[in-house]
Amino acid sequence: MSEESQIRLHNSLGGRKERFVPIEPGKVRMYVCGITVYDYLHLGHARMLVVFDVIARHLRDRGFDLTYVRNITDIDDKIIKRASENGETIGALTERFIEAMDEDCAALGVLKPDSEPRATHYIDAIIAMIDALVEKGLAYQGDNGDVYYSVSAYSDYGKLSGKQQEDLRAGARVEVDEAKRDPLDFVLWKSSRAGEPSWPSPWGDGRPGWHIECSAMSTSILGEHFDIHGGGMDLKFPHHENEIAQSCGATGAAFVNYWMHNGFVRVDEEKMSKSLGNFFTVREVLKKFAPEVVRYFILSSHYRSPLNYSEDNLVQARNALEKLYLALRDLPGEQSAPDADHARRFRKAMDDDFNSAEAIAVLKEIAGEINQARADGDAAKARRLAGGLRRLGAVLGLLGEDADAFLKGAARTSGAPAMDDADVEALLAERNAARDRRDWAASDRIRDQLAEAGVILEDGPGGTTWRRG
RNA sequence: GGCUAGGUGGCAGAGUGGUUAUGCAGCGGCCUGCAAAGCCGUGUACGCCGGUUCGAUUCCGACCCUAGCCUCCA
Repeated sequence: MSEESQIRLHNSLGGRKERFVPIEPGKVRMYVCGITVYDYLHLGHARMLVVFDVIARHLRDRGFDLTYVRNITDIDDKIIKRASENGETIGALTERFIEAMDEDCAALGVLKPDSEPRATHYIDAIIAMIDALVEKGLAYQGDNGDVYYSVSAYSDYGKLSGKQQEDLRAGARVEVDEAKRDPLDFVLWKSSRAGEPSWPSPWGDGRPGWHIECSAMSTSILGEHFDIHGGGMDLKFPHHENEIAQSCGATGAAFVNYWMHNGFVRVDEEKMSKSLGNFFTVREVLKKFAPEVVRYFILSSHYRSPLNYSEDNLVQARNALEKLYLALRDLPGEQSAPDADHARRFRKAMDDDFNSAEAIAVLKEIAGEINQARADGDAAKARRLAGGLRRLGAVLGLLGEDADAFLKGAARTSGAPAMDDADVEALLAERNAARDRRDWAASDRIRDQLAEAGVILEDGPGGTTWRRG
């Protein structure tokens, strides 16, 4: 089916939804701008990682042979600055935070991309690309030794962000860099300064600028022309605009067919960012909420919409996810084929620009049908629906946990529970004894005691079950 | 100022030219020793003003408001 792709996606280049047509039938090559590793991931990073993870999962679910590349920027001004502040080497700093990133990704269920190139491993490709640009008269070396891209020499500049060069010049902030011929020009190669890492180049020792890294890594791995390029909305300009100028300028080929940008995480109607200081690290949030709750929260809104972070919203996400697991409780954990109608609706939602919010609505409806089947005493139907729910959930990277374990809290937070399982079980036995002798006062006292420890009891026909709430 | 996204019921968040998103919270009922969970029922929503239309929340135009980008940022 992949040749006759039903997938439509919003292309930032052109600003509208388009039917997705791969360059090579059945194959998709996707590059996403990853993390600059000098600190822990915050929720904004988590959103980008989860969103493109789901896009990758759905493309594969739809039968595409996907090559997913997500880079790591391991050399830049901030890294150099942070390493020197910390008194550690750049290598030690970046290794440390790559490891932390991998841990956070694993917690959030973000699968490894097929390739995670690091900028420092692609210096030759970077130099070759800059060289090509200089050859074509699209780049020049300034008096300070830095090499710049000559924006005015590239007429298509601004087509992604919808900006005109004149407008950009009018809006440009004061440029302190005297070596530039034009305030819009951006650096490709920075000449080395004392104490900074450097590599030899035709323009002297130095290091790459940020924008050229992505152009070099993406074209080195995926070729000059590939299908999808993604990243956060804030990268659209200037980073991705510059990538287009570099790649198209250097190769003369078409570069990327579809540009995709995820929306921001906001706090109190403001972008979550380091400079505003209003960011929450993934680690902080995982102390209070299970990783799957965070993932659910991210996927509960469309990837291009703003996502408002608040503890209340996380609680809502937790309640909603809990409801799905409540429907799955006591049913086998295996995936199986979903009902045709469910599969069709889920697929339709995801095919329509990866509408995970609507896809989740289908999951909720299946959960309702499971509960209904259970109420009707149709255990076979409940099992069948549960398998389908698990299967569809997996496309979003959700519902992979054991339901009982999730509800009892083992999968819910990283912190230790107020009361351990053995104590809960002991009190439960005590309460059951009280209930057997119809001592409701004692029974309710124990229930209150457990409730204070965050344990919720449910008396069913087959005995009492418990979970943490 | 230029450019880009948005404005949906108490909250979160989809979608649609005329008929129920979904979840949470609320209310009533069933169930329960009482609860919880589950089930059933229940909600006057679509920024403002014009226009097109038999009919617009959905299409078109103006306006207001919010966020983002124009400097490193997912």
